[in-house]
Amino acid sequence: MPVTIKDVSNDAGVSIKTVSRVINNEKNVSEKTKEIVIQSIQKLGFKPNKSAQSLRSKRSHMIALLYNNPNKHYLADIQGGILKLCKETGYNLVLQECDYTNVNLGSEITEFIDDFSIDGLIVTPPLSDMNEFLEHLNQTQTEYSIIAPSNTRKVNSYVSSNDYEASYAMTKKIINKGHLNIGFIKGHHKHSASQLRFNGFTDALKDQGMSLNSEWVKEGNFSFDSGFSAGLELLKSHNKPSVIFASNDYMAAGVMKAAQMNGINIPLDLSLVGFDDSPLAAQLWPSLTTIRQPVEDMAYHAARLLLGNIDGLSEEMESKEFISELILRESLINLID
Amino acid sequence: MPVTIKDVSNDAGVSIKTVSRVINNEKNVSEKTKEIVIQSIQKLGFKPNKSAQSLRSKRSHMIALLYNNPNKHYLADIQGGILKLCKETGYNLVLQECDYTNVNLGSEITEFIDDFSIDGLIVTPPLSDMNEFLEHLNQTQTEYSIIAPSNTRKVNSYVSSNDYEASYAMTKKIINKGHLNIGFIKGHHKHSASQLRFNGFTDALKDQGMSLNSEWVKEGNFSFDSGFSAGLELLKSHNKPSVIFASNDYMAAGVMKAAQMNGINIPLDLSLVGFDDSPLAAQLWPSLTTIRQPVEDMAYHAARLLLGNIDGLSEEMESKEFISELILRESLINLID
DNA sequence: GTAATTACTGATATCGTTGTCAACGAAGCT
DNA sequence: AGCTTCGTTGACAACGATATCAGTAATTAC
Repeated sequence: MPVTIKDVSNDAGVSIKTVSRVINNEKNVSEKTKEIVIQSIQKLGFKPNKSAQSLRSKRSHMIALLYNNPNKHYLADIQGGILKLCKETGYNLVLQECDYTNVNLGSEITEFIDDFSIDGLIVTPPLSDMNEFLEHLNQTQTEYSIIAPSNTRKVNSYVSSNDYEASYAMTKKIINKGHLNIGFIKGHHKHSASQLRFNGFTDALKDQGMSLNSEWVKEGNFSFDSGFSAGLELLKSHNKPSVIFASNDYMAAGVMKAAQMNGINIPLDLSLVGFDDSPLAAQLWPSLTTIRQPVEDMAYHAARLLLGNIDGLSEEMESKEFISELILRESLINLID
Repeated sequence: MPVTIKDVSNDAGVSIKTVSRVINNEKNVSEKTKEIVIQSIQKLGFKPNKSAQSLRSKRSHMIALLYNNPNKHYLADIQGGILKLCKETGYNLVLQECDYTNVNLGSEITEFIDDFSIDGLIVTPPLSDMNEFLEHLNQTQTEYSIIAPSNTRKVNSYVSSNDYEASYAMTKKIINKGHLNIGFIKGHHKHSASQLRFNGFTDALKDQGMSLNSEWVKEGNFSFDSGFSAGLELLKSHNKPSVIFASNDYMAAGVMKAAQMNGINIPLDLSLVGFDDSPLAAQLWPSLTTIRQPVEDMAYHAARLLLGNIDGLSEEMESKEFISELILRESLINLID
């Protein structure tokens, strides 16, 4: 019933191979015949059958998102960015949740790719920092691009954010507001962002001539609960910080709850700073000072990088670092008049 | 390079058609040859090529999720439930964001299905209530299952939740705690759940001999901001309700912020009730009394229904209504000793 | 014991593309 | 003019499965 390449070739009076050439933008087709074929394609409303293309050419026009991240907003933004490009290009996105502790991850993904002829992968944190996994992808000649890897040297296509610089800048901002006693909650140690954000913090302290009080540094895992626990610990001591800088907004929200339960007023008794500008940050009261990353844009760019690799587009895409933005809200107050 | 059905047929000493029969669990294969073929399949590690299967049989082993819903947690849960079944069955999920105001939605989806040989659709609110769209799916013989439609009569395969009963029960609970002045914030009017939740509320009021104060009923759209606005309106009047029942947690969170900004203590001055048990509900302080729906289970079941239809499984799956659970937390207090 | 039915099996066509390779005419080179 | 090169084109095989249909053996019917 549906119109095939053969119908087009009959209508245009050329061979099916010539039609195929036109479809795939191959060279060595005269402008004249190309024009005729395009006319026929439009007239008949021909659309190539993807299964047949995939069978013959081993390309499916599908890319997969690999993730193992409980942060649903983050994932939704990532998906949104990729889907935007998919809409533009006719590709499709399939989801693949992975377990980063799985020792067979590499071979399972390879199998998945073979089964569905997946054209390429977009790899998100924390998978983006698993070197042996990335190495496996290289060896199996898998196309991929990476979002926010810590080590960008080995990787061809990636997008990253300036976590270090943003954290540094925010820390400086905090100090400039007169805060001397600063607590910090680190993120999940498997995420490269955790280290970058912490390093930005400590380096800014050092550069401002302040020393790190290790009692005021706790390690969370980016979850609300871990922030809540860390908050309780930080706030139970007599010697409390005047501000807590959490490595993401969920943990900051956890601290806020811990403070409120203990009658500690935010921001009068304790200032609070998060990271990511999750929707939550604006919804809390007081609203959260935080750092915004253009996650959706990053994902869009990562997808472009990937499709660029796959299609070997003339316009070479480049890996890119995206700039974060400090969002100043109510939860951070000025201690200086 | 990869092993094909032909390799298996050679190894097993049977025709490729017989191998195909075994793969597809067709009848009329003797136990003995079936055994031999299975041996060979396992020995060679054969896995059927999906593109070839798809080309010949018009089935892709891919299902699509249709959505147009800004609630990312909800979507993530839906995805999680579907992906769970996909893992079990070897199907794959592709995402398709739709615009429910798009007049060409039907034909665009049909085209999408044809292009990628999508085997079936899972339709989520608010698309699940667009009758003309569902009618289009019926006419084009598209397999689909629906999550939470309002009108279950016309639809073969659906999962629903008992929004009405849950809302009724929660309202009764609120009244039993001594609240006489109850405000309500409705959800997006395009979602069937909005009406069901409101009807449960009003019917419970009526059955308890209380009358509805229409000044205390506002309409939101399920977003935090709409809840915030509605909250400001409800709280500015002299005659304030003692409790506000919002049709979802985001709107309840909006009310909470509006209250806190106006120095209204929750729950002492104002009780608050949400709906959905979003992660947010437990993270707020005070934590939110709400209603939990097994969204992930519902999505899992919807996917099973769909695959049941597609594969014509012997075990007929049935549409099902899922039961919600009242979650009582700090934001709702007892006014009676 | 023969005919009719049933259970099983396989040769081959088929799905709708892309890949290979040969053929052809026009142009360039000596 | 003769030989190579190049751009253009098409006939046909190939991808790896499923579908059709005919054939054989085993079972049942009479």
